[in-house]
Amino acid sequence: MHNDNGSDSPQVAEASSTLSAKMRRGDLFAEKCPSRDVLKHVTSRWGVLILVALLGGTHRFSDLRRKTVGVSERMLAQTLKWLEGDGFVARKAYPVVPPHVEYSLTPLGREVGLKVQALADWIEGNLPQIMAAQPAPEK
Amino acid sequence: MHNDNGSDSPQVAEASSTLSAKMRRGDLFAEKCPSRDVLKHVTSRWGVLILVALLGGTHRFSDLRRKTVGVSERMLAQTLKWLEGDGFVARKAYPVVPPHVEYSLTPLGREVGLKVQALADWIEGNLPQIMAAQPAPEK
DNA sequence: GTAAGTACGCACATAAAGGTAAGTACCCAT
DNA sequence: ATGGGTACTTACCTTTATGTGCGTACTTAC
Repeated sequence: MHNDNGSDSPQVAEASSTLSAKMRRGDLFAEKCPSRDVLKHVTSRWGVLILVALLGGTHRFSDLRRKTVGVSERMLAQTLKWLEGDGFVARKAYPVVPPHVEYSLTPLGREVGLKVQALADWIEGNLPQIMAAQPAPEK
Repeated sequence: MHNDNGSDSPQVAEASSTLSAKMRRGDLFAEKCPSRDVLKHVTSRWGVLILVALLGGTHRFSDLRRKTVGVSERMLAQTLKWLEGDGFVARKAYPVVPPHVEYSLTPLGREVGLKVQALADWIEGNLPQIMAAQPAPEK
């Protein structure tokens, strides 16, 4: 996908020069910016559900699996890894014999979780209006 | 995908009985709820960009195409249709000879747009912290 | 008159996301 | 000792999303 990013235009702001105060965030329209990936993780099919579920407290892997109806183990593990990698989810594994792992939100995770939930809530709340706008629900 | 939705559990709340006050919104954990699709459209790869772009005012098709660097005509048209179908974008076509179409946000669209932008902004603003959390940026 | 721009639609192809099934290592209840 | 639960991983396959390129109908610019 030929992203002719010709000159080395900064995607995320030089992380060690003028950082602190201004911190230019080159996202949205900059394809290579890592924040795009973060957004992807957070708004992924199961990411939203997991974040919201965890807003309700610590959960074990299988608890999440049961609560998030329809998710496969593969995707649950994958999504949790993404969120963990982004620093939103904290994983605590107990070295007991039948595996026991607990997942919870980090302070940062709680923040995004709330934002995501806010968006989801807005959509839910305005669904009737949205549906009313168009009789033919384009798939 | 055997969604054993056994009994007819409401996905979106009966839109004409206990509506007004309570309005049960059966989203998030209800796979069949249309709000899932809306979320998908809104958080899609180009949906976010388009909404943000339109927050800046009315745009023509090719204006959007140029502004949203990297989008293909196909996807731009597709995403605009989704958003139009959801009642977020208003399409106005002038019956002139070289096609002239203008896209803008509806009041509803402006609201979601702001929510989406809020999430995106949060992520952008906290990217340094997010990146700092994990040295290995899981793809 | 030849090229380019406009706003798409259509068909084909690939990439990415997601699902399915099975395996692992070990424990507890029956 | 057989089955089920726990927390995953890996290999394989399907679905969905997105990209590429071409065609249109007509006009203005060169």
